[in-house]
Amino acid sequence: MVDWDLGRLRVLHELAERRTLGAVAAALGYTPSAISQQLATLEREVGQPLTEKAGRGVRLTEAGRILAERAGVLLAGAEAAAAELASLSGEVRGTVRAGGLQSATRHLLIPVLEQLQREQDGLRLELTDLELEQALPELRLGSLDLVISDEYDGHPRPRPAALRYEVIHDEPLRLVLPADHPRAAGGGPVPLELLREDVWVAAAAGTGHHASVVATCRAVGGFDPDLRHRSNDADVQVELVRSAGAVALMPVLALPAADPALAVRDVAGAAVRRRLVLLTRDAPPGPALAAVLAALAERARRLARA
Amino acid sequence: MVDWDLGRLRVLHELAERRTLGAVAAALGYTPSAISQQLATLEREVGQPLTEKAGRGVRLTEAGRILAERAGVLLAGAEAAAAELASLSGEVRGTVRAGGLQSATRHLLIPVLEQLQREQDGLRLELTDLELEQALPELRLGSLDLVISDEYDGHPRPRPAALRYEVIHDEPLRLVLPADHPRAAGGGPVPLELLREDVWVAAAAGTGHHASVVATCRAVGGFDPDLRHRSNDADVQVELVRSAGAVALMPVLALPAADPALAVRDVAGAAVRRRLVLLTRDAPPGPALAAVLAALAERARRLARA
DNA sequence: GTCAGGTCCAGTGACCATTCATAGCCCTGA
DNA sequence: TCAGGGCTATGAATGGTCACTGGACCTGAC
Repeated sequence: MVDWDLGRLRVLHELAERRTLGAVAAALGYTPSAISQQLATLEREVGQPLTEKAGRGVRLTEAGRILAERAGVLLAGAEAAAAELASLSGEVRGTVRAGGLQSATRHLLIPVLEQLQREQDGLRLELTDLELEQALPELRLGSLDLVISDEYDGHPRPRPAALRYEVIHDEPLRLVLPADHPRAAGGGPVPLELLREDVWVAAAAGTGHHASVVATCRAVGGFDPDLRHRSNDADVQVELVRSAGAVALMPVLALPAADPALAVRDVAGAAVRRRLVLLTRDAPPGPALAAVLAALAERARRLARA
Repeated sequence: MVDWDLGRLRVLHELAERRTLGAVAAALGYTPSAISQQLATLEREVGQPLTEKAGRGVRLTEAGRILAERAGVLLAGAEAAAAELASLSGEVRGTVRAGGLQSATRHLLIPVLEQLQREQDGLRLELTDLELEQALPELRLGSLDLVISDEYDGHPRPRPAALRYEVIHDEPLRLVLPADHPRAAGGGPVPLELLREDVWVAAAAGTGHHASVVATCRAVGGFDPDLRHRSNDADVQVELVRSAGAVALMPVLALPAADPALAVRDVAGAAVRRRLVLLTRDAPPGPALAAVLAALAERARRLARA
């Protein structure tokens, strides 16, 4: 008959994921001191230590890990109950927090945001730019409700458990060249091997884009690209093409607006593709999230037709 | 991300079972005012009404019923987590609340209480005499941890869902007569039909005991007993036999200590039996409850041997 | 009318987060 | 090797908030 405080359980649950009190405090909007005291009260209630010192931080004890896991189940149950009640009322209202990479945000989330602001008054959509590595824990912990990520041919993302995973868009990568590049003439597909001497730009090492560019040049063009510049920002990549004479392979959604200084061409031969992937918690969505997901799906269909 | 207050959810859950705010207040140890306010806050959090007026009381709305059910799941989860943590520590400590009918309390619960008080220091066992009808909701809602009930041949108790149900003792009913009763002579089994003219005493109409006595007299003795006195208290029944010359059919555990004014005889022919039934919530017990159940089982085995 | 059940309101006490200060641990640089 | 600064967690004091109590009040049933 212990009516545990779900807030305190959430603290423990977040601590299991975020490792330090400070991170938990930041995530929940408290000071570290408050977190420390909440944990202390929880330990008093439980009657056994949940954390132990580990260097300058803390580590969960066995009991702590078990309770944190249980807490996750309880919190998910509470969320499910909230969703059920919300869909009972049917009203589309509340806040939905979305995270995603740049091009997805621009072409999917922002149009959806605009549309919903017009159509649904009680709905509030919050956007955050995040790397997938940061976004996944937030999604699992509930501080994000949906995440859009990407996935390149040959470099599948790990599929984390307890998350729903749906491909919502699939598009080719195209070549971006300076308009005065010798291979830009004509306008037809460009054989990749003709770009073996060029300077390339791609995303940072370790990303799907980077790996995909290298793999494509090797497989289709038969060479290792001189991948001299690395930026995860599409605008920076474009600027390097425009001003530094580099070449790039970019997904359609990341392409710049028509620009006389740039030429965009298909790759001759095998097309490389990337997919946009929608991640949500694997639980029935409330009406607010459902509305966002529906709008998102609609938007993705229109992108595919375009 | 609504961290609902489990206390408030418990209020709702209890209300679903107990129907009136006053009853909930009494059960949880608050004033009705507090309950009313907790519900009001909960409704504000949920954003839709959970109760509606019905006469001078309240009734749960659809949303209220749904949330109450969800609350039940959450509360059970919290209890399971507590049990898991407790068994992790392995310490047998805490409070176990038991309810049961008189004879079971006297011969099973009280000896167990004595034993555990000697053997287990941190354990506290609380006993309550309750009719089964009152005890079952308490058990389901968690204000009791175990209940011992009885069951007579031919009158099975309804088996409520979500409760574990185990027969822990099985015993015959025996005849109790005044020592100077003509049929008490000898000491062997007494044919029931010889008692057709006697005045009988049994438990109140509607109980298993009452029905069982009537059914036995009809089936074995071929008569409708003159069931003049009704008391659920075994001592009162015995006193009526001793002082008013009535006769009774009593389960062994309810029999009085040896008394020269009384004769105890077997019934000739088919033996009528009653069973003691142990009811617990259908969830893994913590170490404290486990210890009580073990002691109870041991005690029941010793009763059976005796 | 009277009673039972529920709600509203003001007052009070407990609890909880913040701030500020302290203590331990790790890394760095002399 | 040691001193120091940064990082992390904890403790004490304070102030605000929240929730329960007690009482007045309302409504519906008998």
